[in-house]
Parts: sequence; C-alpha cells; structure tokens
Amino acid sequence: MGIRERKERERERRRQQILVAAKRVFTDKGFSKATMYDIAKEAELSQGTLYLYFKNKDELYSYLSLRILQYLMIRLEHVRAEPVSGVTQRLNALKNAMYDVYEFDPLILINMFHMQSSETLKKLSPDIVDQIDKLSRSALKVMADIFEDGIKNKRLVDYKPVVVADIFWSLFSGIILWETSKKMIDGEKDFLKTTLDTAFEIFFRGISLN
Amino acid sequence: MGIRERKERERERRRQQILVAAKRVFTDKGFSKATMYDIAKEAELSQGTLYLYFKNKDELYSYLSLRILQYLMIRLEHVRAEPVSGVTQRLNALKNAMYDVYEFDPLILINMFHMQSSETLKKLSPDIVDQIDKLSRSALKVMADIFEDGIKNKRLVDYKPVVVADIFWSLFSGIILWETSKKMIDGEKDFLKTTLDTAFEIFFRGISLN
Amino acid sequence: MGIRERKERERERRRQQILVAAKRVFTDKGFSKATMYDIAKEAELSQGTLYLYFKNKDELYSYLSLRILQYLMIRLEHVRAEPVSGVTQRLNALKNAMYDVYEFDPLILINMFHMQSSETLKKLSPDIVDQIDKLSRSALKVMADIFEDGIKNKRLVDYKPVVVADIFWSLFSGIILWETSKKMIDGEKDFLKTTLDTAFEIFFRGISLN
Amino acid sequence: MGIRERKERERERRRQQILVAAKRVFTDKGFSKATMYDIAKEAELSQGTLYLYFKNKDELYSYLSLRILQYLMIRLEHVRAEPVSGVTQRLNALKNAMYDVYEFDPLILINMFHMQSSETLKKLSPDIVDQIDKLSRSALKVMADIFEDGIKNKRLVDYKPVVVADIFWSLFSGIILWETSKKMIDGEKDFLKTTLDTAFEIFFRGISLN
DNA sequence: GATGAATGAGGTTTCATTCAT
DNA sequence: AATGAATGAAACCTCATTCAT
Repeated sequence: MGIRERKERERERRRQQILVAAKRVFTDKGFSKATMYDIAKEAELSQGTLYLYFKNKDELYSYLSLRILQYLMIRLEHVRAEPVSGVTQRLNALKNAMYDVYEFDPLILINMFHMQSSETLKKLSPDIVDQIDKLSRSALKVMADIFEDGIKNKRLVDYKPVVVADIFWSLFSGIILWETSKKMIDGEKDFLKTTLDTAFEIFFRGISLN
Repeated sequence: MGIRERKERERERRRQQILVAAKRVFTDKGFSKATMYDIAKEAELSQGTLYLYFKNKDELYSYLSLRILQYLMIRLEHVRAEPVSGVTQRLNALKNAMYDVYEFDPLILINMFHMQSSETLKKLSPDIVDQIDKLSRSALKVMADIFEDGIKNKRLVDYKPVVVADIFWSLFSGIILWETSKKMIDGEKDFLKTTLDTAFEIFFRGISLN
Repeated sequence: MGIRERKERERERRRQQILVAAKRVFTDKGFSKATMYDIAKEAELSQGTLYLYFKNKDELYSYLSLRILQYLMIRLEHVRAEPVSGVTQRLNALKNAMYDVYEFDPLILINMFHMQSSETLKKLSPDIVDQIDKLSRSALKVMADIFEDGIKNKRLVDYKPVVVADIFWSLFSGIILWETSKKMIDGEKDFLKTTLDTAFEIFFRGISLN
Repeated sequence: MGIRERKERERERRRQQILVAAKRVFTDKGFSKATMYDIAKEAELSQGTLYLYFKNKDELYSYLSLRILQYLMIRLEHVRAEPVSGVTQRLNALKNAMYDVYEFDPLILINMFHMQSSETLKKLSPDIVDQIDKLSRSALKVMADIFEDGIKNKRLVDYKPVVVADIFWSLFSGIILWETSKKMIDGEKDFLKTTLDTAFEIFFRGISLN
C-alpha cells in the first residue's frame, strides 16, 4: 500500500469519526441546536479540524443523509442480487432490508428533511447535491425493479412500479418519523417495530393480486 | 358583546395574522433560517409585537403545528358526524378530508417535525405541549373509530384500530414529505396528488377483507 | 420637523458616532488588527449595533474614505467659489485647502489604500463604490478646473489639466504617507508641514510659466 | 566552496523562492486577505516550511519591502557611480532608475505602507526594522547627494537636499499608489507611465534654476 | 530539512429577546 | 398596545502557528 493510499485511508477514517460524532449530536439536539463545538467535542477534535473535512455545517449535515442513502443502497443491491425466488420472498427480503436501515440509524431520518429548504441547498457544493440526487434515484430504481418483477409475473397489481416504490419508501419513513415523534412527545413505549410490521403487511396485501 | 370580549377577539385576530405570516416564512426558509425579523416584516408588524402574542420563537412555531392539527380535527369530526353509511363511503370521506388538510397547508408538515427534538420541547410552555398532545390523540382516536367500525362489521381486517390509524397518518405525512423533498431537489413536476391517490387505494385494498 | 425626519437625523448622528470611533481605532491599529469589538467599545455601543448601521467591516471602513473625500470636496468647492482672483491666489487657496484636509484626518490616508484590493471591492455594496468613484472624480475635476484656468490665461504650462490635478493629489498623499511612515519607523520629529510647504512650492514653480 | 557555504546559498535560494511567491499573493489579495496557505501553495511548499525561513507573516511581509529597497539601492548606486556628467543627465538617470524600480515591482508599494502600523512594527525582529531603516536612509542619502551636487553647482534651487529627496520619493510612490488605485476602481486604461513622465518633468522644472 | 494535519484563540456576524419610548 | 433600536451571547468560521512524523 503506497503512502498516498494510506493517507487517503487515514483521511477517510477521520471523516467517518466526525460523521459518527455528528450523527449523535444532531440526533440528540436537532440541526439548529447542535453546534460545531458540540460535534468537535464529541469527536474529540478541535472545531477547526471539522472544517478540514467538511466545508461547513450544512455540508457536514448532508453527508449524514448521504450516508444513510449509501447504506440503503447496499442493502437493496443485496436484495436484488439474491438468487431469483418468488415475489413473496423478495418482498420479505425488502422488508428486512428496511429494518436494517432503521437499525443503522434510527433517528437521522427525522432531521434528514432539514435539507429541503432551498436556502440550504444553495450553500451545498453541487457535488453533494448531485450525489444525494443520484443515490436516491438509484435506490428508488432498485425498489421499482423489484415491484416491476412482481407486476410482470402477474403477482402484483398493475400500478406504475416507480409510484409503488415511492409509496413504499414514504410509508417507511413516515412511520419512523411519526412513531419517533410520538415517543418524544409522550414517552410512550416503543411500538415502532410492531407498527412497521403491520404497515408492511397492509402494504403487501394492498399491492398483491388475489 | 362586552368590551373584554371584543378585546379578546381582536387579540385572536392578531395572533392569526402572525401565524399566517410565520407559516409563509417557515415554509420558505425552514425553521432555523427563518428569523423573527422576517416574520415580523411579513406580518407587517414589529419584532417586539410578536413577543406580545407568543412567548418565543419555538412557541410561535409550535402553534403552527397546533393549527394544522385543529384543522385536521375539524375535518375528521365532520367525517364522523356524517349520517352513517358503508365503510367504503367513510373511507372515501376520510380520503377527502386528508386532501383538504393538504390543501390547507401543503408544506407545513415538512417543518412540523422540527418540534420533536426534546431540546425544543423543553422550551415550550407545558400548556401547548399538552394541547398538541391532546389534539393529536383525538385526531388519531377519530380515525381509529372509523376503522374500528369497519372491523366490527367484518369489512376490514382485524388489526388494532389504533395501529391502523397510525399507519394511515404516517403514510399520508410520509408521502407529503417525500414528494415535496423530491420536488425541491430536482424540480420534478408535481405528482403528489396522483401518488396520494394510489397510496390510499393500496392502503384501502390492504385493510379490506375480500 | 416631522417625526420621521427626527428619526433620520438621529440615525445619521449614530452613524457619525460610529465613524468617529472607527477612525480612531483604524488609525491606531490599522485595518486588519482593528476589531469590531474595539470599535464598538470605542463608540460605547455593542458589536451588534454596528451592524445596524454598516453592512460589514469592509463597508464601515470605506465610509471613512468617503468621509475624507466629502471633506475634500467641500473645501475645494470653497476654493472654486471664491471671487475670481489671480492664479497665484488660487493656488494658494488650494494649498490651504489641502492643509485643512490633512488636519481633518492626518492618518486615515495611510489606510485609505487598503480598499484597492479587488477582493475587498467585491464585498462592498455597489452604492458605496459608486459614491467613492463619483466623489473622487468630482474632486479631481475641481482641481483640474483651477489648473485649466491658469493654463488658459497663459500663466501655467500647457499640460493636460487632468494630469496636473492627478499629480498634485499624488504628491500630497505621497508626502503624507511617506512622512508618516518615517515618523513611525524612527520617531523623527514632525517635519511634515515644512516638507509639504516645500513640495507645493516646487510643484507650483514647476507648472508656472516664467 | 565549503559545505557550510553551499548550505547557506541553498537557504538563500529558498528564501527568494518564498519571497517571489509572497509578492504575487500579497499583490493580488492585500496583506490581510492573503493567507500563509496561499503563499505556501504559490511557492509549492508547505506552510510549515515558510516558518523555517521567516519568523512569522509580518516578517515575511516586511522582507518584501526590504527587497524593493535593496533593488532601489542598487539602481541608485549605479546612478551615483556613473562618470560625472551634467545635472540634466543625472536627473535623467535618476528618472530611469525609478522606472526600473517600478518595473521591478509595480504593485508592492501599495502594500508597503501596511508596515507602518506601530502594532505591526512591534512584532518584527529588531534586526529587520534596523535594516529597513538603514536602507531607506541610504537610498534617500544617495538621492540627496545627487540633488546636493546640482545645488552646489548653482543649477538647482537651494532647498535642503534631504527634503528634496523626500519629496521626489513621495511624488514617485504617491503616483504609483494613486494611479493603481484609480485603475482598480474604474478599470481605466493605464496612464501611469505618462503621468509619471509629466510628474518628473514638473518636478525637475520646479527645482531647476532658470 | 520538510511536511501538513491539527490546533484553538479570536475574529466577524447573526439574531432572539428586551425595554424605553 | 406597539415599536424598533439596542443588546450581547453565542454561533460559525478562519488562519497563523505548532509539532509529531
């Protein structure tokens, strides 16, 4: 391994260290109440160092969204790559993938929508906006492909695959957001997993033929 | 009408005027980038005046959530109050109610989740936290009642009504959030209504017997 | 006097108060070592208040240049307005005007050239760049007019009036800069006035016929 | 050549390399907006290395002034060393020397005055302050000598030679500063050379007898 | 000698909130 | 009741300088 490569790897490790710290802090306090100082402290680095790895607070933040999308993509590829089996198994695999995504970062989705303000988007480097755009498209595409399979095999209702994928993803994130919100407000017990289970069941019934 | 009452009414009018302005500004810039100055200007009032009607920025903000919940509640009551008819009609009425809520304030849901940060909740007066809590419970309750009806009549699958209501609400807000987000990022055309239609169809298929 | 007018006047007074403080601080420390905190303290205001009157540090700074140009302009108008007399008297009046400008703000010229970095110019509002531009043109114009008079009357050498004015102004500011610099470096006594006297004498001899 | 000497020479070469880069950067951005990183990049060295050759930013900066003074000194010595000729030829030679100085570094004079802030001077090592002091004195001395010659020969007006030299230098740097400044602000064409010509002509007329 | 990642003090700037009018 | 100038704490961010490699 060349020296240059080692450096690059070291740099990547640092970025991850910062992202992990940032995730904790953002999750805990939300975007606007979290300060760069908090994140630096959590990462056991100085504030200045954060700026060596991320252009500004907004950009650091968006890399978190990117990260969860990347993880989602990896899991979805996995589902797609599995030896072809029946629709039922595939939908099941899809469900499990979503559970994993949730485990990977149960709270970040809450803040993920912070990015939508166009004011915020303007400050991001086009590169990252582009990446986020591409990744979410790809992820949706993979999901759509899975549904399309089922539709072609006359196992699923003939909706547009892209729309079904959109709804699937909306349902998933909507539940996480809402259940988390309820928990925050009245400290209820964590019914999320059960709710998610039921939701998937309803959804799959809803798109299945017979 | 007593003088006291007139004053109270006047005061309420002012509050609404501020809330309308705040909605526009928050929707446009997101919570953290919106300033009290922006809101004051939009409301054609001074910054100081805002504080005569709302304790602080967080509280002003949460009244917006309260407002949409109140509207939701009004529409739901309406659905419940309708002369009892078949499940299909009631689900249809429910669907229409949701469209109305969306028309009433298509974007505020995006920011509504800002509130969930427990740091934010701490700064709100207990009174408003309480109101939000009550209202969302009631709204969910009405929805649950509607589903329960169908379940009792053996027209709907025997899930827990509360859970079905939760999922229904999550699906609705998830789609709004996601579709809006897509539109922001790549300026796609507005497919929201169609997606929402399909989503409701799938959902209703999913919970229906036969 | 209307209330609006009074407010405007009050606002102008505040601006001047800040400019006076800023002049002292910039003169004392130079542009980059002077902080907004220093200026605020000197003006007995808070840092935030400075930003109510000036967009940023660079802009606050440039208003100082504007101020000296305005004073220069006033004095020059005075010279031009004087009942027409011989060239000698007018040049003398011009000389005195320059002495006054020097008294008005003996050190600010040192820093005035800070502005020239195009990086700095970019951050200024076009309005102020425009004003500075116009004022310095006008001032140069008045000087050129005076020289033109003498040239037409065959009392001065036939150089282009604009160029003569440029040289006159350069000589003046060059001497102030250089003498101040010498004083700073080796604390020599203040020969500026004498040097300025001799310089003007040489210059006037240099442009006079016979 | 001993090894020690070779090392010293190598070290000197490096210093010059840094100074050349620094000149470019300072000229481009002005003192305070230029960063050590910018300079290092321009010099194709690392930031740390700069500190092996110069104590700090201020010191690096002042060596640039030193450098132009050194060049000025070399050219002036040349003028003085020329086989004695008439005053006219000598003044002409002096004029050409100044043109050369201007060619050597047309913009650095703008920033040269940054140094005058006493706050800046305090941070410089006494050594360099001393050198700058000595060099500028010597340069002025050579100029004064030339003028003294003319005065003794009854060709120039009997002003104090030192003062005449001061004025000459002020005129020169004043014009460079002012013309550069005008060019920056309104992008006018480069009349500097012409203006400089006229200025010298006026100055020489002004100090000449008859 | 050279590097450049890391530091952290300190700068500029913002903005929720207050309070005299 | 309404104002809006003023505050000042605290945020983001920069950058000269250091030091382990």
